[in-house]
This record gives sequence, C-alpha cells and structure tokens, in this order.
Amino acid sequence: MEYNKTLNLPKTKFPMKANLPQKELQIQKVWNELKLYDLIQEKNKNKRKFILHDGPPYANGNIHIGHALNKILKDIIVKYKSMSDFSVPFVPGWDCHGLPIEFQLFKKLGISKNEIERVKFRRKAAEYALKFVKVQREEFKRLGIFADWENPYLTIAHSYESGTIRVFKELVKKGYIYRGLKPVYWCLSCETALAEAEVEYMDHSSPSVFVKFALTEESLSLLGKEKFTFLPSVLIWTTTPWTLPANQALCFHPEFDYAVTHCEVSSDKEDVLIVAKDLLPSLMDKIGVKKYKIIKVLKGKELTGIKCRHPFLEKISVGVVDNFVSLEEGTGVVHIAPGHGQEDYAVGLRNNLPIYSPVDEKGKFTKEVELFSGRNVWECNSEIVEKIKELGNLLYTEEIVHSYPHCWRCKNPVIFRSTEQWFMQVDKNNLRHIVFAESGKVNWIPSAGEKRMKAMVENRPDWCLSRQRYWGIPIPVFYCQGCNEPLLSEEAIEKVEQLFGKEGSDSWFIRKPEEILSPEIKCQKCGKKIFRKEEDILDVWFDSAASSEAVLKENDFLSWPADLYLEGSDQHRGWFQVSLLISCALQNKAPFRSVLTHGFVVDGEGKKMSKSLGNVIAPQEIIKDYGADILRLWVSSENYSEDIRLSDEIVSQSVDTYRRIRNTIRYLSANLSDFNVEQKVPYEELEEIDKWALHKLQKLIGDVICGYQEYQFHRVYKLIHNFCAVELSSFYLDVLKDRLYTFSADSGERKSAQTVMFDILLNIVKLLAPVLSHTCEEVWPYLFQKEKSVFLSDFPLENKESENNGLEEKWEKILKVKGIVTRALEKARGAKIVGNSLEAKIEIYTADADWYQFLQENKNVWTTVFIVSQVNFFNREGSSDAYSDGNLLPLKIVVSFALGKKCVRCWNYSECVWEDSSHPQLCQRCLKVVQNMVSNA
RNA sequence: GGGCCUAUAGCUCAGUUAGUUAGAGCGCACCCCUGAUAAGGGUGAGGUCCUCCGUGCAAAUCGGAGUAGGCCCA
Repeated sequence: MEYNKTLNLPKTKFPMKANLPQKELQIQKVWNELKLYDLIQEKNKNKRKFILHDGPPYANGNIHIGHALNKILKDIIVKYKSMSDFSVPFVPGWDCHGLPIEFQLFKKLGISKNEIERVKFRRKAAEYALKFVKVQREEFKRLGIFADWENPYLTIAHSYESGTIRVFKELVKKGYIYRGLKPVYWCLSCETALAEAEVEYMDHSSPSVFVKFALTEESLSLLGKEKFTFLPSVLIWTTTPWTLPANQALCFHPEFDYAVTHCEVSSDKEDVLIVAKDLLPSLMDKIGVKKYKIIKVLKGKELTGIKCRHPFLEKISVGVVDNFVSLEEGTGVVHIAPGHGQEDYAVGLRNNLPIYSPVDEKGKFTKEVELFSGRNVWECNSEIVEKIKELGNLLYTEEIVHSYPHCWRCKNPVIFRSTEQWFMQVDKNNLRHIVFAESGKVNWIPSAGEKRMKAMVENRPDWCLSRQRYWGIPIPVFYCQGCNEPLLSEEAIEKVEQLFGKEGSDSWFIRKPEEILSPEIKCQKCGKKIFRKEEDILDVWFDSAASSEAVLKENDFLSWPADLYLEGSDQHRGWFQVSLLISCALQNKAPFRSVLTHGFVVDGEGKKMSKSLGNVIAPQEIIKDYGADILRLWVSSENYSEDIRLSDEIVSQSVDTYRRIRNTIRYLSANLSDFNVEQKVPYEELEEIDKWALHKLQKLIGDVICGYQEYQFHRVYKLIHNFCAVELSSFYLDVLKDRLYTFSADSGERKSAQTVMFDILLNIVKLLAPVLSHTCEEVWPYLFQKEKSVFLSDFPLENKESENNGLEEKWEKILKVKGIVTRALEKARGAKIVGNSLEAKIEIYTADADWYQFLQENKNVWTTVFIVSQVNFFNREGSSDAYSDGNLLPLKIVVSFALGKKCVRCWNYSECVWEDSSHPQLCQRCLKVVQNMVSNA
C-alpha cells in the first residue's frame, strides 16, 4: 500500500512561483471590471472621512522612482484607512502649467516664444501636458494605486483655473497683492525677460575694475578720531561697470575685519583705502602698491550706515552688511545695484534700498542717467571706466574672461533688469505670524519639518507672482489705456473667474477686455473705460498653492482642511509653504492637519541617483522584472524619514522576503484545502500550542495596527516577515506537520490546527493587503469570504480574548528548551549519529528541581516540539560528555538514535507492538488512522 | 557659504531614562531533509556603533569639532 496516499498532504492551486509581472495585470483587470475603487467608496460612504490631499506631480515625462515611492506610500495609507473604518476618497492631481513644459515644448517645436501665436502654443502645451497625465496615470495604476483615476484634478481644468482666480481675487480683496520692481534676466536683442532655464553660461570678456567710493566728511567720524591727510575711500570690484549708475549701497560682511590702509599708489599718489584685511596682500599686489600701512581695523558691522560719494555721479552710496559677502575675489566690499542683480535685489529688500534700474527694454540708459542717456549699456562700459579714471577713482582695470549668462536663443549676453511684477505681500495682515503660529499646530512627521518650515517662513521675501511666460494662468489684471493704472477690482476679477470657469484661461488671450468687463467699469484713477489686459502669467506654484481651495473646497465628497499632505522633503520649500501661505491668507488656518515627508531615493552608497553617475533605477524596470508588489514591499521596508537606498542588492532582498511571505501564505492555504469555516474549533477546545499561535497572531495584529497608525510601515514589514519566518515557518508550522499530515483528516486535533491556521492566513492577508496588494488579492478567493475583494473586507482588530500572557511565558520557556535541544541535535548530526530529527531520541538531565518539574508538567509536548521520536528526562546531573549550553539552562542533553522501528507512514520511530499483519510497517497511531479510513471507505 | 537632516553587521532595521558580553530578520558559510520541493529545517561566522575631543563611576546613547552623504537655499 502506498501509505503516502493516506496522508493529508498540502494541496493548493495557489502557485509557488508568483509571476507577478503577468499576474498583476490580470488582477488589475479584475479591479477595473469590478470598479473596485467605487465599491470601496460606496461601502465606506457613511464613515468618517480621511482626506489625503494628493500633491500634483508635474505632467512631463514618465514617472521615476521618487514618484513611485510617493504614490505607494500614499496608497498604503489610503488602503489601510479604507479598510479601517474611514471613508477615504483619493483624488489624484497633476500640475499641468509651467516653464518646464513650455521649455520642453519649445525645444521640441524648435522655435522660440516670438515665433508662435500664444493661444496656438497654449493649445499644444495643454495637449502635451494631457498626454503625460495619461502616461503617468497608467504608470501609477500599474503600481496598483487605488484612486479616482477617472476624475483627477488637473490645474488646467476650467474649474481649477477658475478656483485659482478666485484665490487671487480673495488676496486682492484682502490687500495682499501689489505691484513692484524686481530684476529678471533680460535679453537686449530679443527684448524679453528670460527664465533661469533659458540662460546658458558661456565665456564672456568683461572689464574688471577696482573703483573707489570716497567717504563723505560726515562719515569720517565713524573711523574714529584719526586725522587723514587723504580722504579715505572704500574700494570695490566689479565686472559690470554699467551697473554703477544704479549703485545704491556698498555691502560689507558683518564679521570680517576691514583694514583702513594707507597706500603709496605710485611715487606721486597716495590713498587711504578700506578693504577686507585678509585680501589686503593680494589686492595690493594686484593694483601695484608696494608700500602700505594699516591704520586701523574695523568689523564690517561697524561700517553700517557709512556714507560714500558715487565715483562719477552726484549721489551717495550707503554702507550695509550681509552674510553673502565672500573673500573669494574682489575687495570684500560689494557694489550693490538692487535693480541689476539677484543678490543685490535681496540685499536691497533687506535694507529698504530702492530697486533702481535706469535701463530700458532695449538695454539703453534712460533719461535718469544723463551722461549716457539713450546709449546701450555694453557700449557705455568703456566710457564709464574712462569717466571713473578721469575723476581719479579708478585704481586698476583689466579685461577678464569669465562665465556669464547668455540668451539661449540669440546667444547674446543678458543682463539683469528690473521690471514691474506682481507680488504677494507676506507681512500684510500679520500673515507671517499667522503662518508661523499655524505651522506650530500642524503635526509634522518627522517633527523636524516644523523647524524647517518656520525658518523658511521667517526669512522669505514677498512672493513674486508674475512670470513673463506663455504657459500658465494669466494674472487677471487690466490696465487703463489712458493712464496705465492697473484695475485691481474684485468685480473685474470675478468676471474673469466666471469666464475661466466656462471657457478656460485661453479665453483671456482670445477675448477683448470689453468682452470680459462689464460696460460700467471705469478706471478708478482717470475714469476712462478703455482697458488692456496684463500679459504676464502666474507663477506655477500659485496654481498648486490654490489646490486646497480649488479641489477640497469645491467638492462635496472632500473636506477642508486635509488630514494629511504627504510629499518629499523638498516640498517644505515648495508646495507645503505656498499652500500654507495662501491658506493662512484666506482662512487664517493651515490647509493640513498633518504633513508627512519622505526622503529622496539614493543609490546603494547613499549617493543621489543621476544619469551621469549611471546609478538610476527606474520603477518600470523593477515592475517588468519582478512586479509592482516587489516595489511596494521595498517601499514598506524602508524608513522613509531619511534618504532611501535602492540598489540591485536591496531589490533582491525584497524579492527574498516576498518569496518567504508568499510561501508561508501558500503553505497555510495548502493545508486548508479541506477546511471550511463551519469546522472551526471553539477556543476552549483548541490544542495548547494552537492557543499559543493565536495569542501570537493577536499580538501581531495589535503591533501591525500600531505600525500603520503611526505610518511606520517598515515596522509592519518587519513584524510580518518575522512572524512568517520565525513564529510560523521555523516553529509552529514545522511542529504542526505531524499533526496535519498523519492524523485522520477530520480529527479534532487536526481541525484545531486548521482553525488557527485559517485565522492566521485570513488576518495576515488583510494585514498585508495595503502593501502586497496584488498578492493578497490573488489569495483572497482561497479564503471563501463573502467580499469580492480583500479591499472590501474589514481590517483586523486585535482580539484580546484570544490572548493569554501566561501561556506565552510558558511557551517562551519551552522554546528555550527547544533551543538547547536543536543545538544538541546539530552536534549529533555533525557526529553522524542522526540525520533527520525524527531519527533522534533525546534524554534531558537536570538536577534542578524546578526545571525537572517543568519538564514533567509538559511531558506531552516535548516530542512534538522537538520533532523527535522519543524524549526521556531525568532528575539528575547528566554525564560530563552530555551537551550543555554553557550555563544558560541547567539542562544537559544526550542525543542517540531512536529506538524501535520507523513507521513508513509518519516516519516516527517507536517500540510499540508491530502486530497488524496487513499493515506490518505502521505504528499503532497510524494503524488506527488507516484502519479507520479503510472502514469508512 | 547658510538652514534642516542622516551615519549601528554585506542588506533592511531595533537599541527605552547613559547601566551586564550592542540585538533581530535577511543574506552568507556549513550541515540535514526530500511529505511546503525553482521549497523546508538547523548551526555558525559577521560590529573601531563614521572619526577625533570632551563630560560622567559608566557613552552607540549627552556636548563639541570634523568627515561623508541627502534636501532646500545662496
């Protein structure tokens, strides 16, 4: 007789080999057909809401690993919350406007801004963005992300654009919006503003000049009581002499030492110069001074407020301090023209200097600079140098070649030129303080986010909202054709808001002002009724900053504020900050209760991923080779609060972990092929070890829930993996084999094991579903549940009634004994005494009365727990050659080959009577089982 | 250059209020099994807790400096 046919061996159709890349597609197809996302919403519609507001990724290009990480983290939360008593509508979003798209498209079309009509271009840009929305949507769906994919929010949707204008309107109403000057890159030949991405750095030859700014009489006292034979001068260095007419200040570093130095410039010329002390030797060498003497040394901050004469104009330049001043080159004093440089502009703002820029759009000096009026700034460079020399304020000049920004189209050098821009005032209505206070109420995860946000808000300048671009939401402002006064009226903007809601923002460039405005409206200043439209568009950050207003407020099934924003840590500066700013301006309140940030994906060495380093790993590759669940498992395994590493080694670790979990699930299900829920054994009747396993399961459930609630998914990952590998595979399931396989199929003992295995399987599948979504859905049909999907089931709750801490303590001790026995067995295996552990007979010796009693009390479990054929124990000290485990346990173990005969069915050895003539190779236990089967057959 | 963050075994992570010999799982090596089989079990080897200095009776843990890396600015 083939006795293995009488065994209850595992049986399942659930494949060992996952073949995820294919299998996942089938599962996703089923999800689609079920309309699972809708079913989940329907199921949870009356529960309390949890709003995770999606930060819109930029709709250009395929998704990269950072996108995958971000959306998977969100998805884990959405799924966990959806299964745990929350209604979690998740509306994905895309950022569709902005320079990167515009830039890419112009490149693709091979043309520049002036070579295409604006509306025509905008239609192409919209098409381009929508194409990538579709691409990314498919890629996100391929990751197994659940969301309202059919109804995402797009920043180019009419309703969204209208919502953005509404936000602008509210800001105008509350007085946040003003017009001011700001320097931007400007191409003189194209007569246009350029974005940073549109300038290229190329070598350029410029005059390098060292120029004196003489102190005024009144400032001499700042230098102390010294009498000077020569009027001291502050020495600056610049490579853009043409910006000198716009000079407003001289900037010192507050902490640097500045030397007031007497120099013999030449045999007949002497000077007193103020420069950074550390630069003195190289500087004197450069300008050819052989003899010099330091008269006095001052800290930069002591020079604050010093007044100097302009080197060739009748005006005063004032001393200011700033940390950006460096000792790399020059004199340690920086000439500041706030209208002609970014750094200068920032210094200007901090010191309330005029943003002065007397240069027109063709790059010619305006009438304000009489000397050079109407002349091109480049042409004037040399004349300015001549003029300074003439007045004796030039100490040194040479031509230098350096890297300088050029226009990407016409390749000419560009300048910084101030133009009128729209701003949002950060200090209006106490906004900065409100933002600060609201930040303090937000739950930042990790908590350092609060510090980072506050530091940023504290220092940020007003927000420049204007962009001289094509692809964005227009700034809804009209100008009087008569007096050029901007029309900043709530009523007018509301017309635009309504128009965009109907026709979208392209209509701004199609409709005439009179088609938009009501006929009664007139200029508040001069009363004229003819207007022109603003050409500039809004900074793309304004679009996304409006999302909580344009999405959460506009949809009844959502709510405001959001419970959670979850993005990369770069968004402290980006989306979080601008959203906070807008929300506090409009609502005096943060738009989010919690903000969770994750780090960036870096390679195995912790270096950033870049094409040039060749260490980029694409999510598409991982999906193709291993499947989305592997990627999801990797996401869950990493502590995302820091940098997140990814390498081939790390992926293969996820693959290994996946296999272990999958096999454990498969094995559990394979042993449940003849089990159904009606056969469940009541708790009281369970075998003790089964109660122990149930206890462990409940603890696991509690810990895993804790992990999910605190968004610590790597804890979830570790807990479940350890449970599968340690509690289940290496112990419980291994020990159970004898009972499952050899006991009669319907025996209470076997059903007891199956009852618990079923519980374990069902719960593990649910616990893992937010992470291994496809795999858990794949096993779901093997669990005969009423729900059509694991995601329509309820998340487990920790059942404390199935817990028994006393039992756990006792089994901990039993496991310790198993530990020493397996070590003894391993030694015996090495000595070729036994191979398979069932070939072993174990003798345990202990002189310790308590331990002996413990062994005695549990005498029924030992063979099972050790998976050996025989166990004897003795209340006496074992011989010296018996195995002992240091002094960890007062036990000594002797391993010998088991006594008696091996039963061919259960492989246990026994000395029982082998009497049955028809089954002479069966032990008594198996004999009964087999006889039973035969009589039942 | 500035703000924020990180550094524990080959990998992913623990390590509480400073308190025995710094832990887990995986991987690796070796062994067993062949009734979870492109599986399963066992044993074992792996650590300058990034470096240096300091404070403590005592430091992975607290303080300072540095190195390497990340994000954001400049």
